[in-house]
Amino acid sequence: MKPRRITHAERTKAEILAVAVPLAARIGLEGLTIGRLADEMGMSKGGVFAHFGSKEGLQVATVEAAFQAFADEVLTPAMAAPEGIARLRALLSGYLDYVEKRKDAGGCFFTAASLEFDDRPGEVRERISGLLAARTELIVEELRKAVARGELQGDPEDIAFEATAISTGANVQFQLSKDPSVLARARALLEARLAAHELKPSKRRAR
Amino acid sequence: MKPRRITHAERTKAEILAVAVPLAARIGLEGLTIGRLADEMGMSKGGVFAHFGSKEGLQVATVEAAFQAFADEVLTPAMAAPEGIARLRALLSGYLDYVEKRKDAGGCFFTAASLEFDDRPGEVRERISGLLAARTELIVEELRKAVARGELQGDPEDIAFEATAISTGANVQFQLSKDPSVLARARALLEARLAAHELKPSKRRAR
DNA sequence: CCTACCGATCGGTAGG
DNA sequence: CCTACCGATCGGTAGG
Repeated sequence: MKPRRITHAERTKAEILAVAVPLAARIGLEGLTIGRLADEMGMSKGGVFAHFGSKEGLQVATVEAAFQAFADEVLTPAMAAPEGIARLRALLSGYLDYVEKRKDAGGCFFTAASLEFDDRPGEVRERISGLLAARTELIVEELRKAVARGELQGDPEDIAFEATAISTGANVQFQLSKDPSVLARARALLEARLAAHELKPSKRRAR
Repeated sequence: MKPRRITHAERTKAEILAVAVPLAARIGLEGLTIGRLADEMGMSKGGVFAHFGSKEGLQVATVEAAFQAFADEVLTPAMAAPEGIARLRALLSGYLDYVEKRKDAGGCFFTAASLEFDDRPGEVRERISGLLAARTELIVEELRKAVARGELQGDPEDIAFEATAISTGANVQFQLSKDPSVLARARALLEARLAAHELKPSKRRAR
């Protein structure tokens, strides 16, 4: 990868996507029309269109930009925490922080996109599915490490399902109700469930 | 309420809604256009439109018809179970059965509708919100009874959040992956969590 | 319940 | 990146 000059076109494209991501989270990837995006950018429809080649191209690029934002805001900082249970806590609480921050911006981009495209085969669905799987795999991997380190006991995939389902369910309820007690309950519950799976240091065995 | 003759118009409206509910679950309440509905019914646009007066009217009627179906399929049968923990189990497993049955039909209508309308104020959002709250209240009420009867311990609202979040999270993951192991994990987890909150008969106190 | 229509907007194309 | 345009479809109206 040679560092390359960022062209003017690339910068414009990035600016369009910075508008498209929160817009799509609010009104959906299908509701995200080229005309509306052009209006909000003060550009012509043709100008916006040219960067993506098709509506589907715009949608795929928006999904990827949304994941980049999620990775920068949640995944990368969490990976800086010590591996095992500490990193796990960072991944889970980071997600809820991400949801809370987007209270009036559609909440979790991927939950909304997932439900919108779960019955529409195509490139957009594949990307959403792949990126969500990558995030789940990160959690499962960290659970495996925590089990291997003797910090936790239980089946990593079961615990990952529990944690992600609670997180996603909290996002859905919070988006509709805007009630902060939903997130408070989710945080307390995730913490309690992690504690329940945790092995007391006295019981840990060396490996 | 006098029993009244069902008019021809009412029957047609019910037939339209029987098509509209699964269609909206798949493609969304916004994607549910009058023209497409007319095509699938073999009717004219004007003919369909006349029954609802506006797009919003169609959406509200569709939400209500979807809830009626959910009540008939899940809530009413569950209310036939003995009150307390048995009824609770029926409510929760009934929801997952409802989700499983709609694998290729958009899954839970209300999860999809909730995420689509959570940022769009109006009548549609209000109905979705009200009906989901009614369902949650049914679960909380049953938890209160179970606690009062000495079957369970814990905070009814906390346990209701846990159960509904797991259920909703399972629906979201199942719709995208179509992987039956998601529902199997959800059933096992809900059962385990209920068992964890359960009081052994030997420990139950009379009230 | 139909036909016939309205203005607006959709995704996309052509040519520059 | 723009203007100018295409056919299709949108929600909705009028008149019957």
